[in-house]
Amino acid sequence: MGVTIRDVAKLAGASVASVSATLNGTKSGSIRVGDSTRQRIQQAAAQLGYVSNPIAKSLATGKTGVVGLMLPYADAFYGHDPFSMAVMRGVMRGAVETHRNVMLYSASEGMSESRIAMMIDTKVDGIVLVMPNEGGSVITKLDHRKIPYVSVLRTPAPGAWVVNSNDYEGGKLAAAHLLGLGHKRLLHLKGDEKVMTTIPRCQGFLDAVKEAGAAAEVVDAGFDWKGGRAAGIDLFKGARSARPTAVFCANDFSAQGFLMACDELGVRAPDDIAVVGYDDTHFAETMRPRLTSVHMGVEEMGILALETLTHCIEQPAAEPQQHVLPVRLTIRESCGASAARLPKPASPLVQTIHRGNHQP
Amino acid sequence: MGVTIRDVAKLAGASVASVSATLNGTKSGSIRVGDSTRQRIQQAAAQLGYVSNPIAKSLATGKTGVVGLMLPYADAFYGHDPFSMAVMRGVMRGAVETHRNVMLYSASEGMSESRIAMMIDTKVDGIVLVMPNEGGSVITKLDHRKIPYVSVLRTPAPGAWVVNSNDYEGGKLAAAHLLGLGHKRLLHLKGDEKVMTTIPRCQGFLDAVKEAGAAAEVVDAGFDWKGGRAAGIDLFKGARSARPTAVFCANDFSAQGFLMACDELGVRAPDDIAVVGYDDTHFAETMRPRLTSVHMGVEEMGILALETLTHCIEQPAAEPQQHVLPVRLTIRESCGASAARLPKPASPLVQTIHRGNHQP
DNA sequence: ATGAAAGCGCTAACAG
DNA sequence: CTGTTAGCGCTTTCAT
Repeated sequence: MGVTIRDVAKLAGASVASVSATLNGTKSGSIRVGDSTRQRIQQAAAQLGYVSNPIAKSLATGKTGVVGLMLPYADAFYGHDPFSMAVMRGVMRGAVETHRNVMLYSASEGMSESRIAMMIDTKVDGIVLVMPNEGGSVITKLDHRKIPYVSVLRTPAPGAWVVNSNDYEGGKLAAAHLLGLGHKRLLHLKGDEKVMTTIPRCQGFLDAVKEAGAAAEVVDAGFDWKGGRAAGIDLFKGARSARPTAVFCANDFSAQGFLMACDELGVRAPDDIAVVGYDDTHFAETMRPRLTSVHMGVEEMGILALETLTHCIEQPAAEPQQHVLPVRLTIRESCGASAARLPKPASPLVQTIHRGNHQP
Repeated sequence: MGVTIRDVAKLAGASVASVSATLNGTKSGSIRVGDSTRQRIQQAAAQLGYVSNPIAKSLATGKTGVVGLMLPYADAFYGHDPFSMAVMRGVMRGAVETHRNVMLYSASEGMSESRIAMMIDTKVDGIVLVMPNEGGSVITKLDHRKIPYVSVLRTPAPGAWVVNSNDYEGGKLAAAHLLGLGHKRLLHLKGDEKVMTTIPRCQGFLDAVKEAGAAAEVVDAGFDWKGGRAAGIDLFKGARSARPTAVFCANDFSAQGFLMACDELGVRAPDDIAVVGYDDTHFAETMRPRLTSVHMGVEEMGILALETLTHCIEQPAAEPQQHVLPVRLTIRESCGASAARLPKPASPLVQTIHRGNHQP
């Protein structure tokens, strides 16, 4: 079907080795090609429309030039997890720059051993793993198969390559901001404990609040807007003596849900309650009020994960790198911090818009 | 490094052919393996921890079992395009079910020929192409290389396999809904014309409005919330005699931006203006008011694209399939259609929340 | 039913 | 500098 290296060699009157060397640059080979032969080879290749077969190359070299990206199935491919997507963007950006391709894997909790084996196989040089809440069996398999991998957002284990975000600091940052604004009673809408980031974030928050001598409350609300909304409704509907005046949400979705509840119940943020989210997703900017959120540079984590993986592939024996990226706070309107107050239109510019006749 | 089929054969006292047949099920081969040998082989394989090398298999068979998914770089990996992501989810779901892996490609407008060639090569059995606004050179390459592919959301060309959504009908549907609600002056926030869905959507909208004898206005606002917001501000800030009472937005982002503008300017939706979005993304539900949006089942398109690709791979000579999926309208609150009115809390349940002391 | 052997297309020594 | 050759690990006739 296809035209092979041999066809080119024949047409050019050269050897396959020379063709291989010219067309698919082998740097360190002992083969060097003269100008004239190179010319003939390139011409022959062009004439024949030769394209190298990467599979054959992989078989011969043992390298594929593709990296795997394993994402949690439920979140990334069934839900709308912005975190996984952001990591993916980072990995893709890195891959494009380094001329590699990426193979998308999806892992689910109940995946059979054979399914895992099927995916994991030798088709990739290494894998970026995004499994904040599961993946134990995948990791076992990877270790066993000696496939290089780096985990994103996973508790570091001895000998493992990881890139993490400083979750503890993130929780602390959120609390500090709120405390600095004068709040004395804080609430944390905590995420799912199965996700490894949940506990350090909560702990950082709690520690900061405690240090400041303020009061903290924690409720489990998960990671989606429904949980945040439910928590908000719970909070405001009952009669309470001392209600929190500020809330730190597990992520931006949760914050959005909480904000929805506020809106529905006539509670105004930031005037009545301050809220900070986590992840600083792009839609934090479109919320009303615009959401203050802990930023951890997820795409950068993806890029770094790919770089780290490269090291891990090239020097498997090297000391495993364990990165933990700093977090910062993106201040917008939802806490009422003055730096974030935007110039708002002085008053509605339009009083009434007449609407057409409506049918039932 | 790895244990090969030969090692297993030796240990089991069988031939490599038998091992190949037992371990990697070749249906139609002329090889059949007896029970006793099969037993020995399986035991030997288990004992040695044999894992098949898919690269070698691919070399021998010419098939890889992986499909490519090409997404527009700028939108999918640099921006936050929910459309690409939804297609990806669909493709992944299909791939998981059919036990295939997917290779992620990204295409950009200015990509060099050699970069394209590099990606496109024989590493995949076929490709799902998502390039609503570019990709001409990629397609040329694909055709030339005779790599099977199906395009999502692309104008059908003779001989091409495509899965599309009925954009014309989508525009019509939006208009019909608005007209049915009694609106007489409609506005369309049109997307970028480079995207192939833009024109049919606009045309369907215009045709429906014309048929109804109503008035339509069209402004270019692109696909992001900033464009929608700008258009909204433009619309409401000037003094105008006859302002549209309903607006059909190019997508949900645009609608969100428009809604933001309304909110900022004191224009209330749906009371003062009705708005419908396009794509029915998951966050349509979290907007205030909840957004009525044209739904085109993007994930289903992804799934269908993969199925179609399978056919295209297996029967390259067959008549190319050209699917166009129906659209429907998801009615929520943003147009004030009565069916969508949700029970709202009768009145704010909380009057005032006291906030802590704030520092400057 | 099973074994032997010929590739799949490319790389990488190893000789010249 | 360049040609020859032996694999990479698996599939697949073709005999037996």
